[in-house]
Amino acid sequence: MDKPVATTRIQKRNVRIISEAALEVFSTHGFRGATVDQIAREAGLSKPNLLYYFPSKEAIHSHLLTSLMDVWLAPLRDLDPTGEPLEEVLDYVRRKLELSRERPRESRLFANEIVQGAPHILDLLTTELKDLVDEKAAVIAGWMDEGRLAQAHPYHLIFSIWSLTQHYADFDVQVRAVLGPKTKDPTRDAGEYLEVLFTRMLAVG
Amino acid sequence: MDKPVATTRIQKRNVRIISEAALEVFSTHGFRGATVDQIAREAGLSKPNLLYYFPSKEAIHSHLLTSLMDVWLAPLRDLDPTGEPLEEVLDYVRRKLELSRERPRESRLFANEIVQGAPHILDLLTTELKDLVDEKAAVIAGWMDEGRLAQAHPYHLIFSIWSLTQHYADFDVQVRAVLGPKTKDPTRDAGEYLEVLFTRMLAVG
DNA sequence: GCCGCATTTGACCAAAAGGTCAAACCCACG
DNA sequence: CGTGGGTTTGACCTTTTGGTCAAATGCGGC
Repeated sequence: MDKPVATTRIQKRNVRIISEAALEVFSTHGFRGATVDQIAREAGLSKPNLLYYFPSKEAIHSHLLTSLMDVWLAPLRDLDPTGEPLEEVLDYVRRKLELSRERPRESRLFANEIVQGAPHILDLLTTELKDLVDEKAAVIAGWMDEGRLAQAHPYHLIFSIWSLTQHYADFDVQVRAVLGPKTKDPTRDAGEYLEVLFTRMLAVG
Repeated sequence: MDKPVATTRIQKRNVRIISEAALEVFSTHGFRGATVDQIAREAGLSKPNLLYYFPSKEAIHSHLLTSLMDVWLAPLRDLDPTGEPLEEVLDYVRRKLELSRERPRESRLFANEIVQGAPHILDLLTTELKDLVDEKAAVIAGWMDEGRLAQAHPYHLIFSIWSLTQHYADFDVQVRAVLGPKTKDPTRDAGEYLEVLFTRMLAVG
């Protein structure tokens, strides 16, 4: 569980290497599907060496989830109550989609965890995540009450943004299978589509 | 790989019991996370007995995926080219959301599989699924060209329906964690929200 | 009621997997 | 240049897991 307090240069380097390797493996095989050997191989370390830096497989996983949570929530944190409502929401959508394109492994890491009931981070969801969403949903609801956004259920609006953007990371193989082999980057069209969708959904008048 | 050809009454019964148990276990733990012992216990059978009906763990999983694929695709198959466009799409959304509420395990089974790269059903995605989506996307594109639906990328429209509806099954714990413990059925509000969303998105004029 | 086939199971096996440990190794600092 | 801490590893242990098998049990039809 404890994340290692990296002091020496070698420790910092190896913790980073292990985290990178673990992200790769956990995100493609899930917690149970990943093996310590696999992570060690990916990291270019021996298994005992890896376990010198993290006390257990679970510790690596837990470390990843918690340390990546901030990255993951940053776009929502950036939603600015003093900004122009529609533009703020569209910015949020854009940033989330960008994360899906640039950090699909992180997205799948969380997807794996949550689909299986979030056994390792359920408490984070009910505290940190819930608090943040409560706060931002209130902001959005305020905009709607002021008539600066069309009325809609603010929580489900946020859910829909998560769902639509992360879909392109989590279900990437399906998207590509359906679009055909010649498709390069589905998120290009997706970006345009989502822009249209949320504009029609939220623009007033 | 081979699905058993159930002939006798006992075979039919046990294959059904095993499938039910396996669905429960695979959908909550993923393929690697599930154990044959666990499935056998859930089914009320001994492990060797279970393996008398299915040759391997993989065979059970494969049997589940392929036999549930039809159920899963039925709502899209039902999209009627001769129907009223907006109502047809909204019906599709409603049926998919209904599936998420009534058969969340099936949804998570597929989610687990696809998030991890669809190692067992990639071919199904590129053939059966792709063909169906190609067909229905053409229908939707036709409606748009006729001015009976607002213009939008038809493939991404279908992706968005999948994403938004299945979200309530696959990420149920997250949805509930955010909405709070007193929430009973998130899909009630979700239904209203999605109805609004796709109406604003697709209604002409 | 008994025969033959379907069904069930306890015991077992080999491989995989998480983790441990003592010993070896390396490297900065005095 | 040597010594003490940090670092690395081969060998090993235990548990879990997918799967096998021979023997036992049940059961439908004659």
